[in-house]
Amino acid sequence: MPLKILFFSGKSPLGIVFSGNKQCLRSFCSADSTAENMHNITELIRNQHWSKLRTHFSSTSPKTLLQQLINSEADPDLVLRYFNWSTKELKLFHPLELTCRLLQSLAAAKKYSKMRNFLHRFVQNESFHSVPSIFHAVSVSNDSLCINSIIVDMLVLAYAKNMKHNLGLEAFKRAGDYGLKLSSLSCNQLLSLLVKKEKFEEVEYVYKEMRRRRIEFNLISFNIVINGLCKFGKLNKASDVIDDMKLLGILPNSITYTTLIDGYCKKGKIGKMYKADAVLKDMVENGIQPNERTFNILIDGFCKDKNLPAAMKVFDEMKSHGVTAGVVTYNSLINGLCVHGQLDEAIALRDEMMGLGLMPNVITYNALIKGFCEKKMLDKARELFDDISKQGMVPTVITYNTLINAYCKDGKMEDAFAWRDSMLDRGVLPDISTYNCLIGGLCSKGNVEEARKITNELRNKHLRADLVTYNILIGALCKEGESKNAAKLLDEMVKVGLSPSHVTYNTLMDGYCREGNLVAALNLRKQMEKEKMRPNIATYNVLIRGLCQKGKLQGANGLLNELLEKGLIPNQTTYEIVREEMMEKGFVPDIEGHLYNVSGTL
DNA sequence: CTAGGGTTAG
Repeated sequence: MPLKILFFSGKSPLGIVFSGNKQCLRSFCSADSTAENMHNITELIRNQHWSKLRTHFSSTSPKTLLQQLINSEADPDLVLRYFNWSTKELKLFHPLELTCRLLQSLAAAKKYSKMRNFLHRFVQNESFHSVPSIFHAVSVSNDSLCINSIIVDMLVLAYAKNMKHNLGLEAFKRAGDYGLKLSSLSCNQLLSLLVKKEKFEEVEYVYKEMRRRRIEFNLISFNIVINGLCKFGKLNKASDVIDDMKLLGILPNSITYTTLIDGYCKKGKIGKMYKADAVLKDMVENGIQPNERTFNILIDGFCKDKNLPAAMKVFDEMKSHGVTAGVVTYNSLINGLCVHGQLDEAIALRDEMMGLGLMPNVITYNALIKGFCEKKMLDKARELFDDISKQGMVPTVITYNTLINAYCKDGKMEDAFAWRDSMLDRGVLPDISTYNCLIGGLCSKGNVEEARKITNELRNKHLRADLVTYNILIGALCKEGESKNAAKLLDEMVKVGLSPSHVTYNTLMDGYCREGNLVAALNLRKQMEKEKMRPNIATYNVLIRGLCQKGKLQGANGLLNELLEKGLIPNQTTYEIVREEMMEKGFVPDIEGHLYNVSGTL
């Protein structure tokens, strides 16, 4: 009998070994006893007596135990605790259906933040589950639309927060198929992610679906969509949306206007800064106060538009609005001044900010160093470099790259390599840009051999040649009259998974032209178009010059017409070629006066 | 939900 008892108790659902006859029978026959055993188990879980719990697994598998816990409608917090422990310590993956039932019991108990955390980890660790299988499991394990909506809504949110836009979108679609309602919070997160990933058709789809499904479209939703339209360059449409939302009674806030201003600054065409400025006026008229971000965007926009006076004007306007300038504000201005070579003014601004108790950061110094480097004032650049450490800051890889680039451009390769060594000493790791600077420096000294040697050693430094590296080397080989070898590098880069850019093709094409190999150049153009890359104005410049130098002025003229037909805009180089190569040889370009009108100088 | 500053090829 005892043997039998043990046998049976061993097979009993909870695997609890009972000492006495009576209890044994109860364990079989009575639900009470099962409940009592379940109680014991949950107490073990509650007190996290995991090693004691483990002793039960000899008779009941951990997976079965989960099933039993869920069937017994135990406290969902404890089931969750057991679930987490068993996945972590036992490396278990529980069936989807049980996972769903756990979520459903958490939802019924309104344990929402625990659900969110759970799903967050679920999509991170178990993203191998397909969205359809998850939806299937959710729907078969419970038929409460309300509870399932909560789960699915949080699933969409979890996907969005984990940057899984495809899964998020799929879950969004399925939710519609299953008639489950999503919250605007989750939809907004998804929209935002789609904007970030530049999936504009999908943004539009979600937007339309949200309206169709009557999901509330709030201020934040509008701000996200406006941002998407801006990033996509649809600025007029973005403006229209602002009018639309007003009509719906949703008033734009500072974020809405700031977003549109940024759109104009970065994606606007002609007169973009004028329009950006107009949005600011509009904003103020509508009673919305611009903040530091708003002004920073405008100031940087004007700086990038090479309109420093306008940038300074906005700077003053900012103060008159009672908005204080921050480090970013000063950095934008300092950078703008440096790019335009106004170094004294840049330094004066740095002093001004320090006087206000605003400490410049590494980025401030990087901008200043670059400014002095471009004026070949390397000693002054080095002084600024030393200031960084004196201020208790650490130069970044970009600081070093800026200096290394300057020394390379100045032909001082020993110094450049010394900088590389000193960055290693200070624990700042060189990146591929560092080596691109050095490789470029060696190439312009005609030391292509050494450049290639360094390129081949990149692997040992855990770095990989990138697009720029190849462009440098291809250019260098072409200059040496070794276009054939340059072409080999083109093949090589494709083989290692890099996509050649316009620069790549144009450089090699130029190399062929200089060797008088027009056939190869024109073939390369075909190859380029086969890779669905449209020749740009630089491509045409290279080919036109190549044809001219071969005396094929008629052919060059044909290309000139072609580029105009394609809507490409001739640049300074184009005009120089026409003037020097064609007109000086007494050839009059047959291009219906277009080029004459635009250039004015011909 | 909005931004902001820095490096390499031509």
